[in-house]
Amino acid sequence: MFCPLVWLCSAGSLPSPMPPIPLPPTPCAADSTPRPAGDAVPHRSRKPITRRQRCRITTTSSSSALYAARVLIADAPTPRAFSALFKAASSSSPSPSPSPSQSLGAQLHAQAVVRGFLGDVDNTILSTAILNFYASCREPDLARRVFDRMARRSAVTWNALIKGYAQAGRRDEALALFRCMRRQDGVAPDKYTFPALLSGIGRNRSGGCVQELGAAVHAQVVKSGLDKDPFVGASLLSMYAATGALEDVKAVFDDMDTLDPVVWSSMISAYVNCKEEEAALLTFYKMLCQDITPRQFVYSSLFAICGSMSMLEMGRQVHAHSLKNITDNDAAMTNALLTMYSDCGCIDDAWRVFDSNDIVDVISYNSMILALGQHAHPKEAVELFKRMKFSGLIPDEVTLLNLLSAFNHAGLVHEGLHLFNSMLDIEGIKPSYQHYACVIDMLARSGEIEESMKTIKEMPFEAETPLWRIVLGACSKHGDIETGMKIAEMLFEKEPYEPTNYILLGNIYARLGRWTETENIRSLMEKSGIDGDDAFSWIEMGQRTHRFGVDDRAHPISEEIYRNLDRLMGSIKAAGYVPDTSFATHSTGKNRREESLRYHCEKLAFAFGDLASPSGDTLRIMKNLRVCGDCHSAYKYFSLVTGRKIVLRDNHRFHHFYKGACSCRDYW
DNA sequence: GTAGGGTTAG
Repeated sequence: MFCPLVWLCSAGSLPSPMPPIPLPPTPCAADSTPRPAGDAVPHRSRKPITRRQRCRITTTSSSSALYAARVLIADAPTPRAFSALFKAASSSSPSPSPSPSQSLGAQLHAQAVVRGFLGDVDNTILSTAILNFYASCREPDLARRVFDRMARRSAVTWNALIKGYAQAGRRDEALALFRCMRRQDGVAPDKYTFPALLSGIGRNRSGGCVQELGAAVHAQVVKSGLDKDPFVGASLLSMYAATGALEDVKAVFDDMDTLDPVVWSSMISAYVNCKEEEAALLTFYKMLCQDITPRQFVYSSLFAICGSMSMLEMGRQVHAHSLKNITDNDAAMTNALLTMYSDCGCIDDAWRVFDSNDIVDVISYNSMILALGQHAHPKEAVELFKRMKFSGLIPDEVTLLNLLSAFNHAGLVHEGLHLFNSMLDIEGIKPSYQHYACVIDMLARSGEIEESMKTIKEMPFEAETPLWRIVLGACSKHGDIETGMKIAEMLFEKEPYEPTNYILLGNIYARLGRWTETENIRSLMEKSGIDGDDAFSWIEMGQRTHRFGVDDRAHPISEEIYRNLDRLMGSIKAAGYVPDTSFATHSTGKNRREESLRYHCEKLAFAFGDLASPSGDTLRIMKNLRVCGDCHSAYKYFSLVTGRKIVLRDNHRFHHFYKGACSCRDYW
C-alpha cells in the first residue's frame, strides 16, 4: 500500500551534478580575468547613487532597474550591491524569449564573474540571488548550474531552486530536491519551502498520484509545525483545490484560524474551482463579517461566479462593492468584470468596462473579442483585432481562436478559413488542436460536412470525441443521416454510456420523421439505464433565480405562468408563428407533438418573466442546453408582440431578440 | 538572497 510518509522519506538522490558549462555570454569577454572584490571596472562617471535610485532597483520595471543598475555598479560595485540588482532583475515577469530582464541578468552575471565575486568561497548570498534570477526566468536548469557550483548552500538556496523547478512545471525534480534537502545537515524545510513545492504539485496534475503526493507534503507540513502559517496554508488550500479535494480544502481552512486575507481569498477561489458557487459567496459574506477588506483577487473570483451563473443583479452589487474598496486598477480584475457583464448578456456594459480600462492587456482584448463573437458582432470583433495590433500588442493563440469563433458564430466561413489558412504566415501562430476544432465546427455547422470530415482526416491531431460530437450535431442539423450514423457508431463504441451521442442520433431520425428508429434509440437508452441531461432554463427576477424544467409546474405561481404562456402562444400564432414540429422528439401525432413543444423550459421562463416584470423591460433568460429551433422561432414572435428585447443565453452563445428578429440571423 | 490567492477558448 502506498504510504506518503515512507515515500517522502525514501532515499531518493539528487540528480548528479551536470558538467561545468560556460556561463551566459558576457559583454566583457575580452576582460575575463577575475578581479578581486571591490576592484571596480573603469567607468566614465561616478555620480553617487541616490536613495530614490536604490529604491527603484527593487520596486520598478526592468528598464528602470537597468538604469539604476548601471549607476549602482559604478557607485558601489560590491557583492551585496550585485545581490540587490539580481533581485531587481528577477522581479519582472518571465518571458519565453530573451526578455530585457534576462539580458540584464545575464550581463550582471558576467560582471559578477569578471569582478571575481563568485571566486570567493563565501559567495552564498550572491550565488543564491543569481540562482533565483534564473529560477524566476523559468530557467531551472541554468539555476541548477549555479547551484552545483556553490560551495555552501543555505535553506534560501534550496528554496529558490525548488521554486524554479516547481514553477516550470517540473514537479518530480522539485520533489527530488525537496527529499534531498531534508537529508542535509544544517538545512531544514521552512515556511518558504512548502509554498514553492506545493505550487508545483497543484500546477502539474498529470502523472503520478497527485492527491497522494499532496497529502504526503501536507504530512510534512504538519510534522514541521508549519500548518498554521498563512503562506503555507494558502498554498495547501490551492493545491487541494487544484486536485478537486474540496473536503481537504475545508479541513485546512477550518484548522487555520486566521484572519489573513489571502487565506480567505484562496478559500473563495477554491470553492469557485470546485463549482461550489453558493459556498464561495457565503465565504465572501463571512469574510466581510470578520472586517477583512477584500482585494482584487477576491473580486475577480466573485465576478467569475456571477458571470458563470448569469447573476446580473448580484454582479452589479459586487461591482459596486469593489468600487468602494479598490482604488488602484488591476488588469485581471477588470478583465473578469468585463467577462461577467458579457456572460450576463450585457455586451454594452462589457464595452464600457473595456473602454474605461486604464490597463488594457492581451487578455482584455481576447475577452472582448470573445464577447463580441458570442453576442454576434463579428465585424466589431475584427475591428478590435485590428485595434489591438495597432496598439502594439501581439495577438496570441487565444486571440486567434476567439476571432475564429466569432466567424463561426456568424457563419462567416470564407473569412474564418482565410484567417485559419494565414495564421502561421501572418500572425506567426501555428494552428493548435483547438483552432482545428473551431474550423471543423464552422465547416460542419455551415453544412460543409464532407469538408469538415476531410479536415479531420488531414489535421495533425487525433480527433477527440467532443469534436466528433460536434460534427454529429451538425449532421442532425443538416439531416445527413449517412455520415451521422457512421459517427454515432464510432462514438457508441468509444463512449457507450454518453447520453448525448444517443440523443443526437435520435434527433436526426426525429427530424426526418423516422419515428420507429427514434423510439428504438429511446428504448435502448432506457434498457441501458442511460439518462440524458434534463433541459432547464432560468431567469433572475426580484433578487431571486427562478428555474424551469420542461412541463414544469413546480413554481408557486405556475397556473398564472401557464395561462400567460397560452395567451402569448395565441398572440404569436395570430402574428404568423407556426409551430415547427420537426423539433419535437416524440412519435405521437402532430397535435401531441405541437403540445410537447408548447411547454419547453425556455418558453415557460419567458412567460414568467413577462408576467413578473414591467412591460418593455429587457428579459435575460438562460438555458443549460442549445436553444430549441421552435423556441427560437417563438422568441422572435414574443419580441414582436410584447415589444420587449430578449437576451437568451444557451450553452454556446447569446441570442438578442428584438422586433421579430434575432441577432444570430437564424444561424447557430 | 526566498513565499501564498484572481482574468480570456472549447
